Amino acid sequence: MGDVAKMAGVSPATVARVLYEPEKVGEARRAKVQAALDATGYKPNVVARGLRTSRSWKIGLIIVDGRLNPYFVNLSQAIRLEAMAQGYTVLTFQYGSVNEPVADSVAQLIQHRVDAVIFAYALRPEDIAPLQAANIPVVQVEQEAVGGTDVVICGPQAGISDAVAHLVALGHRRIAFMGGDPAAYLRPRVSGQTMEEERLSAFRAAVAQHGADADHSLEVLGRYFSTTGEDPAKEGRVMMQKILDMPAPPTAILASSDMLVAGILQVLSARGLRVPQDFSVIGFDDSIAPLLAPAVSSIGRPLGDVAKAAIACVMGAIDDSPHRPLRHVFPTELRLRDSTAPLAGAARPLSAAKA
Amino acid sequence: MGDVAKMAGVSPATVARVLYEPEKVGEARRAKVQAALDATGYKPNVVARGLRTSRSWKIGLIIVDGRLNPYFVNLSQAIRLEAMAQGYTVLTFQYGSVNEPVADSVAQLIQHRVDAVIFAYALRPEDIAPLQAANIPVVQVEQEAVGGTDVVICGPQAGISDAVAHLVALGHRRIAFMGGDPAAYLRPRVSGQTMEEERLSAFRAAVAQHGADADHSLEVLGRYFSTTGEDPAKEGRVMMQKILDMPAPPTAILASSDMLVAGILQVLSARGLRVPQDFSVIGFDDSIAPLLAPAVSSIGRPLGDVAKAAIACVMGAIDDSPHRPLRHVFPTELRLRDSTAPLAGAARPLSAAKA
DNA sequence: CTGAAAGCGCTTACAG
DNA sequence: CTGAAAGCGCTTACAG
Repeated sequence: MGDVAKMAGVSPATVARVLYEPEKVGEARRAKVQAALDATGYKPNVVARGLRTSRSWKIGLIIVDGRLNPYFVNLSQAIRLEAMAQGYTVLTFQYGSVNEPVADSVAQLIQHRVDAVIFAYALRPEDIAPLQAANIPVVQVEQEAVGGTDVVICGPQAGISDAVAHLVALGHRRIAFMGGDPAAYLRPRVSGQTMEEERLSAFRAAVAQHGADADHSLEVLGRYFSTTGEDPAKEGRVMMQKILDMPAPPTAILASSDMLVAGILQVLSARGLRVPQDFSVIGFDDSIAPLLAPAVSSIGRPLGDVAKAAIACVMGAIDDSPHRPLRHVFPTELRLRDSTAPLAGAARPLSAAKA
Repeated sequence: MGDVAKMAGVSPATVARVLYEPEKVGEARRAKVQAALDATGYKPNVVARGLRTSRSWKIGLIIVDGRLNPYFVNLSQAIRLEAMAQGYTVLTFQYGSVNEPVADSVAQLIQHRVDAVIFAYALRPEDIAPLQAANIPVVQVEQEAVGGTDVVICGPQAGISDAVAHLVALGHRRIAFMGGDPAAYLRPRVSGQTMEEERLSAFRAAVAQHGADADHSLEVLGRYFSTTGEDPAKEGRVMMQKILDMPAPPTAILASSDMLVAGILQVLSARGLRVPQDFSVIGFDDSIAPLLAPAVSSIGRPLGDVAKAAIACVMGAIDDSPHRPLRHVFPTELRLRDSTAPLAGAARPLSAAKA
């Protein structure tokens, strides 16, 4: 910056003004400075700038490790993209799915003086205490684990209802649900229902509404994905074995994550059951669904909107100090592919669905 | 820091010394300062520290978007983990697979005064010119697109040879190869062969060595994965259609990425061919292989070693200014799962393999 | 062993 | 409209 100032024959202050409030600089000097700027290709040191203005233009992101569930890669990219569009750089820290101590990451983010932290992770109240002490705003995405912060989540109801309706229209009545086990995810109850309760009750409501069999034995609960990464399809495989070994097995399934679907398809294929001819499958997250054979229908989220809302929360929280928590809830939607078909042997399934 | 100094009744300089060279501080004061440190929970502002020492402890990573190919998530995580273990924070920028202008990212990394930049991306010489001008070391991982920088790559030979040997031992003779098309990846020739040439010639050498059919019509070349993200299994599907429509189709295939395998399995399943009974498949990257049905054998890389080497290069380049380019080449390895089986109809395949 | 001082690169009231 | 000066939070020769 000194070089630029010298080259243009002005003070560093004037260079800074040309950079950030050019209208306050006289025409002649402005042109000179601009020329020097172009000639040197000078770019301000954002670190020094951040030190001076106490705005780092960095935000922290604490999120589930994308190797465990590629959905979180999609989410993280969406957030990163929107953050960059708004001029922010993102510092990402990744963790297994639950109960890991994120204190180290939080400490690092504070040391880096990030302007805000986004959690897409099952955090605990004590995890964000240091952030609150340092007056750094927190936004929760995807999960709502503590109260008092901005929240951006997606309601599973629309997607689940459409999925069940779709299966019923194809003639299916015995529809299994593979969901999250509240006992595996000890979530504090922040607002009404936990994510696991919300999805299960959305499923039950859809079953009732669309006329599928209301048989709770078809609900199998566990983890959404492996937390170790070795044998990542295992959770779904184990649960699917159990389901197919039932006395009266279902003809279709709605799983709470695409990772579970990976295991489901492995079991079906190993038992010689074809998808969708012999069994219909719908996933959740719309992550690896298009990569499976056949490509799997899945319930997706509007991640672009989610990311936009999250960054908007971040910027709002940075700007106005007295800030009451915002809450955005986006709908999920069913994205159809090739993993569902009319119930084998069902005569005229569409009319049956109306019966 | 001022607070801590005041609380301990010393100068800020002494606090800094307790933090970074405690042996130079007298016992009594050191204890006092330590007490104040603990009491306040003070953490130094790494931004200010970086400004003063001109060491940001940040490194940039420019890598292929993990949504396009989850392999790059694995690679990026491995690098991030090792970087963090060495005290570095990672700034990641992600791109489609080729020919995108990374200049923006490079400019941002320079503005953030990163200590080094790792490329896992097909960069072009002009992309790193600004970095070299700013005296920021560059390390290339996975790809070697320009000369003169440290390089950490994996040789495909071991994995490919083992894969072909494995298939031949199962009785397969007509083994297809789905590889990268040199025309799709216009790589400058930096050292000997491009990645595409290297893999293809490794395949041919293995075919010759282990006694499979040397039929070049079984080699189909294209892209490793979709660069748009929509219909991510399409590349493999299209190529696999072509392969199965050959007059004398193969009985097994080695694909150059797991993403291609996703499409391969979709085609096989759509045509009613079972894996591995009717067709054997081996992938490359060991990324989504364990998620497919059946779990697919794949050629993997020692990503932990790769990451360690990359960060070692980074640290070496930061420390000694006169630095001659290092070059690390790690071997690939075949990781067996459930996607290969003896050739159907082949009597005693193992002895046949020896014939 | 310790503190006062200078300075990393920038921004911004303040005075003119 | 412009420059000199102070200061963001830290580190480190320098002098004692």
